Amino acid sequence: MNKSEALSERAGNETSDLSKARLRAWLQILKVSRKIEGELREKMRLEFGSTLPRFDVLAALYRERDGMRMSELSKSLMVSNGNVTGIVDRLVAEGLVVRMPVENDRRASIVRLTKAGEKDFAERALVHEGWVSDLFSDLSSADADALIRILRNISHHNEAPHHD
Amino acid sequence: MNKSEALSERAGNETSDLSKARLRAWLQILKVSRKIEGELREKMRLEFGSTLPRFDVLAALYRERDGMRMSELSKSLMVSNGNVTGIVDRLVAEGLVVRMPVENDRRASIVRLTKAGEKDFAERALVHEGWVSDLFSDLSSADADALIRILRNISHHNEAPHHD
DNA sequence: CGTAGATATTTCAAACTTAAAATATTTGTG
DNA sequence: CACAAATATTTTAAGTTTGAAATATCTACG
Repeated sequence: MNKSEALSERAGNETSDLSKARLRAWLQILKVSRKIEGELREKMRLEFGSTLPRFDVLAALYRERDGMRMSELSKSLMVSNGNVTGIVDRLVAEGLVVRMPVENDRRASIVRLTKAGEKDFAERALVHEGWVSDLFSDLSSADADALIRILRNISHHNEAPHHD
Repeated sequence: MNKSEALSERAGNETSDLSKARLRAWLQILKVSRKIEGELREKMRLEFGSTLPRFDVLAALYRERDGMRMSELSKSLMVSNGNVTGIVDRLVAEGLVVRMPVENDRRASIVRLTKAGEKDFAERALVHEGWVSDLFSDLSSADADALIRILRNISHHNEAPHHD
């Protein structure tokens, strides 16, 4: 903490300039995140008749071609278990994923892309990357790197503490 | 576009390194945004028995002490009209805001903080700023400024085009 | 072996969210 | 003035999301 920060934090409850800068940073993250997400949601709906949560599940499964457990999926997407149940139900109804039993554990199931799911996602992912690149067309390569570095710092600091 | 980018974009559908860097940047924004939002949601629930959407509405109204129309609120928060209706209904039930008729326009109504809403929000806002500062405690002043600058660039490029 | 506790998932109720339809009111134009 | 178009908001249906409770199954320990 430097001198002016120390000075501005003298009395118990006042908030420092640094604290205010961090709050502004958070609000700006939120703003960009909402705006981009809104744009992508609309494109996803108009172009593919689908939704972002479903896209996210397909993306996770595309990275793990052998499939994932429900719990792995929800952990990877940072959403609750119950949430993933509903999304996967809809993707199953659309024929894009299947649930398969797990050998030696009848509590669990593994979710996998179907052939159709793989094909659909590969196509959507390309188009999606184009949308993102357009929405971020003012983001230079250097700024992208800076952004990623700064955000990774924040992520790492808030990593869920693992159990021992 | 530099030489290697031009080279890597030769055939129709391949995606450039820049496009991939932008996608990574977007995924990182999303990751941080979800993580922080999850933390804040939980704290808001445990500490105040409330939610982030309600906090956001209170915050907007705290900045506009004379109140805002429903449509101004939804625009300011970048959410749909119907969404705000429900949140405001709950805040009215909690006694934190009121709906008032608008002189000369019986379609509209103005939403304002009550005394209790003002008092509650002022208290919550201080604590909230502290939470954010803790969650971003690895974010230096310089990085906060860089982050804000880069994100503002992105925001501005995606500003909703105003009607004439 | 029996069973208490742990684990994986689903179900549930409540809240949030959107897009579109419905309602109510105002404004502008002939 | 009449009334079509515009505006402000609410309602509705469908989907997403959470946190907690319920189910089903597995594991470990006596």
